[in-house]
Amino acid sequence: MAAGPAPEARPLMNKQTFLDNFSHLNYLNETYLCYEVDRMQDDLWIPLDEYKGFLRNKGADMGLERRHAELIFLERMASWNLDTELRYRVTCFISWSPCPDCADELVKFLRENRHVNLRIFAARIYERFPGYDTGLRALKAAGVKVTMMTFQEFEYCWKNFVDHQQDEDESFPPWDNLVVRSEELSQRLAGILQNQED
DNA sequence: ATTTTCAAT
Repeated sequence: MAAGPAPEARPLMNKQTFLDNFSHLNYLNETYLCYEVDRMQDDLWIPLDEYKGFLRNKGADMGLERRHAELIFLERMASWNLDTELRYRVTCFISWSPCPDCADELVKFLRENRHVNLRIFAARIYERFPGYDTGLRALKAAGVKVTMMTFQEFEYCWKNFVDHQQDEDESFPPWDNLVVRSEELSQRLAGILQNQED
């Protein structure tokens, strides 16, 4: 009776992958980025489930070309060809905040795509490279709402991007001091974003 | 103990 192929299930992230990558207690040399898109309609944001998913950076293994998660995401976004007559809000939940180079690329994309608004929730601040702070400020100046993930966002991602269908208890299992660490990082970020030079 | 960072600043 069932006609046609079953709808393709959206891929979900492995539980441990999420906990390993987004935790404040565990710093991996890789980055995961979860994303979703809303379209403005009658002053409301309507979720577009077809543009919901996650990805990870490429290249550390197998000798592939290295590529930060944001660059992969930018390519994916470009491939959607979002209608320039409409307004979109793109939300990213990313395990590391963007490096300065990725921040530049994001700013460039947003300049060329005025119909797209971007929000970035980062689990941790990536301060490996000098200029990480000016990169974050450039994002803010370009209209990106950059904030740290709080319990609410971790839980949201757990519910929306992580595969825990088999579990009896599907609630998000927070790690020790999640709320405190998130609050500390939020204050650090606030200081970075306030601190305009010149 | 809150050393860790999309590895190789």
